[in-house]
Amino acid sequence: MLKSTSRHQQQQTMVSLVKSSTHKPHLLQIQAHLTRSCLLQNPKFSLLFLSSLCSSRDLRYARLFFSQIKNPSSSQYNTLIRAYSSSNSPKEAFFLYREMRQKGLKPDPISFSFVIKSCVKFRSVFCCLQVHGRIIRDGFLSDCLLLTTLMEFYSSFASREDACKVFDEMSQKDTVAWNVLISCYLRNGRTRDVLMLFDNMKNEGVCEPDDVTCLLVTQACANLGALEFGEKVHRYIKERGYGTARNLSNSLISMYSRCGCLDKAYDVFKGIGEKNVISWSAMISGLAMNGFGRDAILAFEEMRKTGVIPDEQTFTGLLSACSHCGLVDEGMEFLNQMSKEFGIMPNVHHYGCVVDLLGRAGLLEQAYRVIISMKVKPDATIWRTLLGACRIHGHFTLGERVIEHLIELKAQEAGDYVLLLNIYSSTGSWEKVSELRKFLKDKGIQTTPGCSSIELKGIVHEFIVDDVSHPQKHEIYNKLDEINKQLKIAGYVAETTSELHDLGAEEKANALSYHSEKLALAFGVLVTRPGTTLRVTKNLRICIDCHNFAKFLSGVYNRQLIIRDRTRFHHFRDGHCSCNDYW
DNA sequence: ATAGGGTTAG
Repeated sequence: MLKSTSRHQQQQTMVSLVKSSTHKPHLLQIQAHLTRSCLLQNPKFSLLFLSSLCSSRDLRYARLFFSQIKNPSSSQYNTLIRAYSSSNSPKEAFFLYREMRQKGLKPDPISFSFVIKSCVKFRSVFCCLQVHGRIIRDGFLSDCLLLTTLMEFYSSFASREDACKVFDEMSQKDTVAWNVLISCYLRNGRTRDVLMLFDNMKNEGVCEPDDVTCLLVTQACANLGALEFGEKVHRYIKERGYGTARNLSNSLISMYSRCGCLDKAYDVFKGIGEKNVISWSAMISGLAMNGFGRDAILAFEEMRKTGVIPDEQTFTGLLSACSHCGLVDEGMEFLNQMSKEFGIMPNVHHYGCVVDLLGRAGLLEQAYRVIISMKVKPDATIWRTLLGACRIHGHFTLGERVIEHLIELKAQEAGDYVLLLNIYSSTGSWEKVSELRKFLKDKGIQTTPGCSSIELKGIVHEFIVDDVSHPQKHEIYNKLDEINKQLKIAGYVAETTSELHDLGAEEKANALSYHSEKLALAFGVLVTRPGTTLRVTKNLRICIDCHNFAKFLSGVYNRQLIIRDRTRFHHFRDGHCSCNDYW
């Protein structure tokens, strides 16, 4: 009796020893000992040992040990599969899976989960589909977690529809499943549906949204500029007691900033007990995008004082602050500082800000030289930024050169040609305009329609150019006519020569009067009380005519207007815009 | 004495 107890104790010691060892030489010693005491013949013990080997970084040794096992159990396969699925040779996991199937061993749902994850990692849709088929045949379709993994696979590189299909077929949907669905929608740009899903979750009452849901929905609100909905989510966050979660607060800062609501962003920021680099960067970017470049720089200095170390994205925010406010010297100084003082090499986004900064300041050649001489490969976006600057300054020879670069990257988009068209028309080069128009027509190049959204009472209304789909279209168009008349009295003159948005529109003047942002603004004026701030989000750049229109509208109708376009915020008040001049 | 799954901030 006494003897067996001490043996039991010895074995206990071995168990804890094996469990706590991840160091390879140690494990080798232990293995020798285990072999001597015949403990490795015990399948449970050898499984334990295998899992210890797997948690040491060297999987090759685990593999070697595994290959010496005569008839590995499915648990032993599972352990190794799991290890490979998170290693940098995830294919091995799939091979092991096939091997065990060939031996007639049946993987359990958890191993399936790991196998799917591995296939996602080595990006084989084929393998994933194969495994999915197997999962169906093995009858694991009631496993919510496993199906969630499958959804994640479909949403990550197959199709959104398939992910939805898996979701619909789930008998039990828990919050994580909803979250995966939401994150799938978010990735696919179905932002408005995300808001709907949030409401569904709450109303159906089956699944309470959790902190991750809130995080995702907040991002959706930020993308849409849906302030009211965002505030609703914020209230929900507080109700549920997530108010102190830093990741949520950081996301809220970004959401409020991107809705043009800086004071609220700042309130959230102030409320964070321990601000990390993400909190600071979110605030800095928020200040930057809303046109408070100097304050963004002050915030950066403040951040340094508190000892938080800036990272890549902090500098992206800072440099964009400089570009939005025309702080050329400061921007160039930060570009130097980031690598010299903080060892952060500028990436394409950093250079992008610098190109924007120099370009807007009219230093086009210098901007071009930055792109040519930078160490990273220029992407389409950075060329497009320079093209935007060419439009501002009516520089068409450089504009043509930039288009060449875009073509070389095979990244030229309809919008780029539209920019070039605008450059030509602003410089009065009408021959080139018609030439390019013909080219686009022949090639069948379609432009992205301008799309603006405005949120009222938590509902996001979207408008496209010449939109006729809105139920209140007649009232909206009447209102727009009325506004046009009022603004003309105040001195507004429609600018019909320098901007072309829509290639399909034959009548330029006509096309201008129905730009989506005007429709959204007219709708806002129509359905809100006098004095209500209107917030419009636009997918493309706002054109100069709509910008003028908004300026006059803010004065004549005494409204504060906040228009967010592809590049920045424009705050209009009393007939003026926060950006001194239009850009 | 027996490994162990899914979503997530700027």
